[in-house]
Amino acid sequence: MSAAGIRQVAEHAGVSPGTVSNVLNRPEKVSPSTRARVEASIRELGFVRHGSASTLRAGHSTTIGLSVIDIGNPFFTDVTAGVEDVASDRGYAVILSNSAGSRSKEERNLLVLAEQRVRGVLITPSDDSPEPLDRLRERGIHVVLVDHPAHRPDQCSVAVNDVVGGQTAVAHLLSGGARDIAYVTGPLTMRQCLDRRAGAGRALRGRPLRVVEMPAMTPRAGQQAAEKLLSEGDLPDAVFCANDLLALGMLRGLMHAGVRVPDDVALIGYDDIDFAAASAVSLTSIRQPTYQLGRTAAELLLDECDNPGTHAHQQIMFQPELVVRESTR
Amino acid sequence: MSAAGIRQVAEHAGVSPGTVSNVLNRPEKVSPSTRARVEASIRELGFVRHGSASTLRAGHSTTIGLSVIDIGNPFFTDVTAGVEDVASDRGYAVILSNSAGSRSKEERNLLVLAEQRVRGVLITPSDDSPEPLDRLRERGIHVVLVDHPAHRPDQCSVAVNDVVGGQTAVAHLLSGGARDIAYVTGPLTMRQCLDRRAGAGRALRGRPLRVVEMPAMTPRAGQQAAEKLLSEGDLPDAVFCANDLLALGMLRGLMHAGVRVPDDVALIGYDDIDFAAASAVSLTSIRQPTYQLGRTAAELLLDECDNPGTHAHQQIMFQPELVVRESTR
DNA sequence: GGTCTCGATTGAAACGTTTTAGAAGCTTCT
DNA sequence: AGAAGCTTCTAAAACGTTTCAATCGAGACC
Repeated sequence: MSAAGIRQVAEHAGVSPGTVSNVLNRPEKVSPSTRARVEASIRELGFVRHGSASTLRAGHSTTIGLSVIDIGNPFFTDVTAGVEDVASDRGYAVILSNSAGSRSKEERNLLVLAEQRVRGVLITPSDDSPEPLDRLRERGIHVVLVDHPAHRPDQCSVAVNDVVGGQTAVAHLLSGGARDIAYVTGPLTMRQCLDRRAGAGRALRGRPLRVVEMPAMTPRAGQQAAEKLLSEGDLPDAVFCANDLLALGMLRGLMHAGVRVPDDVALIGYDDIDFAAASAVSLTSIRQPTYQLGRTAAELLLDECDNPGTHAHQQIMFQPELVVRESTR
Repeated sequence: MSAAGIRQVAEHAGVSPGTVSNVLNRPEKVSPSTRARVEASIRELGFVRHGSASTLRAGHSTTIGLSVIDIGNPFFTDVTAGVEDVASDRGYAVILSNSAGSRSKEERNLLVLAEQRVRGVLITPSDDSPEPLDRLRERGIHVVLVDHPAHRPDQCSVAVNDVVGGQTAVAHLLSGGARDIAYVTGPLTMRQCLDRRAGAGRALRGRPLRVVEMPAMTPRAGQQAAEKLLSEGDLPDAVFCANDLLALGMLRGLMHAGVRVPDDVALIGYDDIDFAAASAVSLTSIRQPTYQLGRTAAELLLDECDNPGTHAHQQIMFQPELVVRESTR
């Protein structure tokens, strides 16, 4: 039970606690010789600063929160990796929360983050309601939206243009000769799903789009959507899935029923996760700069935290990119 | 900047701060009527407990650390999901660290966790050295090993039998008629890789095993391993990959060169990640109870934290399971 | 009526840092 | 020689909780 505190270090080095604190936080304020002495004592006693005491007194922590919708989705894993890398470089710790698409779980998680007095929060909101985030901001917790454009100019956000993505996907299917197109999507309360549908509609210029809405965006849900389409008897020419997990499930479901992809039905996914290229029929998809999304969001947040004076809020919008593979050839 | 503290709540409810604290931490110690009054004040003022102050005074936090080797690997994502679910249920927050297989990054991350005064740490160590973990334990931080059997009886661990897994994998390849088998692995400093090789050796009973050691366990590395095998000219009958990411890369590499799987080369992976079933040739693999691994580890850790008196250290070992698919038929 | 016990509540002292005002020691300037 | 201005360091007061001994009332018992 070593209790090596700043006090013991001070005593060991023959200085006052305040000086040790200065060595830790403003090394330039202390003369080289005493600084060396203090640093030696720190090493010798194995001193580790007590983060909570520090946070309590200083009024702010060195921890940020990351709230994602589905940690099982490689899309969010990549985002997380980007966030982690930036935070770790700057000496911040990341608290990870998974809202699993549930609004109430998200609120509970945000409460925990508020209790921890995180410096800021990166969040992919599960819906559009601003109140929970406003409540954080009232508490002085900075918020940056991830994969969600900000509705207001006084906050940072990083997103990818989903309307363009949806439009690109469906335009590609149309150029391949498809006429009867189905859109398999997660809950239409999700902005991503809505925007991608809007893009699809734009590409269709008024022609109809079959919409199959599933409660989740997982391979399992994708397979169920396939079964649903099959049971209706009348298969579309092409299927646009709102993410690759749905698409992989759809692919499995179709193949299982003997439907050939792309010969009988063309298939396109979204996100271009690593596994899209390795599936039974390699998957055409819409690529997003995922890791970069996480990095950029974290950089924005930490800039907001560390330079509150000079920080300018930005709403960054990346552009998606079509990656053609076998499933639409 | 609402500063609603325990003090304001006390004043608002007409009690002392100590009573509010009791309502928060030992509700049974306070009479129903005052409890209701205090709870009303808490809601009305929007009070959120200051975690750092609480941690500082109480001497322990309500946060645990999770240190994994590769957050990009679905295996660890599933583990993380299990941990997250348990922790969140019990009101704990999870700080996620990714060591990316680097010992120095792991040590830096553990230092951050020590500073945060986490209650405990779940860790998949990147190597076998016990010192960093002992240092945590000296500080009163509980440690549970994940996917790594404990070498000592005074600590908890949760693992899956990798020797049996390796043996099962290679026995399956042998039973399919393979004689010349290659083992494609990550760094042999990793226990998992070593144990799986040992199991392979046991199944081979002295017959030789080609070992291809790659610096990482990613699809890219798998593809490079394929290129290496192809450039040597003399392909094995079967390839056993130390995880599914390597196997998916291997599959892609082989197919790219026109090698048929399983006709020319049989292929088996490890972990049975979701995507193994959906790949170009569905992948035979060794399934591990991944989510359960995370849940169990978290439960063990929180039991150790919350009931230090009655807690009995356990070394839990799950058994892996063969899942046969196209790649070895 | 006095003493005891018991439950509910209070008051004040921690917890380990950071921060601020200011003391102490030097150098430089007048 | 004294004032002024630095630099370097110290002492003590916070930060918002939890905890523990002490207090207060209200029944119960003799």
